[in-house]
Amino acid sequence: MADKSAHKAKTRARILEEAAGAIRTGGTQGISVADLMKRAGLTHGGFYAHFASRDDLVAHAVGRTFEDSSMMLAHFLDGEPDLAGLIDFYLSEGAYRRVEKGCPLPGLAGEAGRMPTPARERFEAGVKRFRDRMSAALATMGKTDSEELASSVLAEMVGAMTLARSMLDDQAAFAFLDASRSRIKARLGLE
Amino acid sequence: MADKSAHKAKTRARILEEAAGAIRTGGTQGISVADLMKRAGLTHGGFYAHFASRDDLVAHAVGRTFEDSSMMLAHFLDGEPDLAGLIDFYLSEGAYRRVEKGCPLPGLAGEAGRMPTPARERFEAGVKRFRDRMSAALATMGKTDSEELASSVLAEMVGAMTLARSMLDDQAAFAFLDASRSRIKARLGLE
DNA sequence: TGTACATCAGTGAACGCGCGTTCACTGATGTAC
DNA sequence: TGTACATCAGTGAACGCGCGTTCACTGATGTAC
Repeated sequence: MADKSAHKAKTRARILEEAAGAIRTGGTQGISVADLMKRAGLTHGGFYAHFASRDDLVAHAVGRTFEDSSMMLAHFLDGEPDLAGLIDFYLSEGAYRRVEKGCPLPGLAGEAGRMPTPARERFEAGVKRFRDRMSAALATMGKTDSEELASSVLAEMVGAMTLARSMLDDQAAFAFLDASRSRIKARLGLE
Repeated sequence: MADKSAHKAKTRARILEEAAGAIRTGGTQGISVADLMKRAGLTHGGFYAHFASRDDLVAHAVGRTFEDSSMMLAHFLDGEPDLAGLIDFYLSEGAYRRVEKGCPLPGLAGEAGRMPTPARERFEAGVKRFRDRMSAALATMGKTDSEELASSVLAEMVGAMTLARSMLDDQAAFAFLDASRSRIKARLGLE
C-alpha cells in the first residue's frame, strides 16, 4: 500500500513537472492532456487518476513553476543577499533561452488575468512572494521604501524579459535585457 | 462597384476592430471566428471573403491594436513631449481597467513568442516604434543614452501593467501601478 | 428610362479534426489466512 | 511459505463538443444596352 501510493505520488510529480515546463513554453493553453501524458510516458486515460480536470492540473502546474523560482530566489537572496547576481542571472542570455526552466512570470503574467480562479490565486501568491523576498533583501541593504522599490524593480525585470522574448530579432532582444540589467543595477547603486 | 468595395472595406474594418478588442482582452486564442463574426453582426461563413485564414486575421488584428497605441503616443509625444503625462496615463487606474481599448503590450507580449510569424512581425514592429518614439522624446529632453533609457522605461511600464492585471486583488494591482509610476518619473527627473 | 444580366458580400449547412472527459477493462502489487 | 482475493494505477476505445474551414446558394447592387 505504502509503495503503491509512493509510486502514484511520483507519477503525479512527473506529470506536474512536464506540465510546468509546457506551460512556461506554451502558456496554459499550450499543451493538451493527451500530449502531456505522452510526454510523461503514459496514456491519456490515466490522467484523471491524478487530477480532477485540466483546470485543476493547470492550477497545480502554475504553483509548481513558482516552486522552481523560489529555489532560484533562495540561492541569491538567502543569507547575504546578492541582488546584483540575481539581476544579472534573471536578465542573462541563458535565462532568455531557457524558457521551459526559467521564471514563469514573463510567459504567464499576460494571461494570468484570464486563468480560472484557482490558478490565478497561485499565480498571485507567487508574484507577491517574489516581491516580498526582494523587498526584504532591499531592506537588508538599507533601502527605504523597499516594498515600492521591489515592485518597481520586479516590474522592470519581468517587462524586459517579456519584451525580449517577444522579439524575432536576437539583437533587439539583447538590447532590452542589457538596457534593463544596467539601469536596474544603476538605480540600486550596485556595481 | 466603388460603393460595393467601399462597403466591403468598412465591413472588414468592423471585423478587425472587434478582433483587436477581443485579442487585447482574451489573447490571440480568446475568440473564435464564429463569435467574432457574430459580434460584427455577420455569420461565420462570410469571414473568408475578408481574410485568408484565422492566422491572417490575427496578424492584422495585432497590427490594428498598435495603430490605436500609436495615436495615444502621438497625443503625448508629438510636438512638446509630455512624458510625465504619458506615464501617468499609461499606468492609470483607467488604463488598468480599459483592457479592450488600451495598449496591447501587457496582454500580448507574453504570447508574442508563440504567435505565427506574420503576427509576430507586426508585434515586433509595434514594440520598436513605441521604444523609438520614447527614445526620441527623451533625446528632446536632453537625456543621453536615450535608447537604452527608453528600453528600460518601456520595460517597466509594460511589466507594471502586466503584473497589475494579473492580480485578483485591486489593492495589490494599484501598488504595482503606483510604485512604477512614481519610480519612473523620479528616475527621469519629472515632477 | 427600363430591362436583362453579371457580380459578389454575406448566408447557413456541412465537413473533418482535436479536444477534454468517461468508462469498462487489465494486470501488477499488496493483504489475509 | 503458499494460495486466493482485493485494490487500484494505468490502458485505450468511445463520447460529445466546438473549432476552422468549405461550399452551394441568395439576393441586393452595379453595369450594359
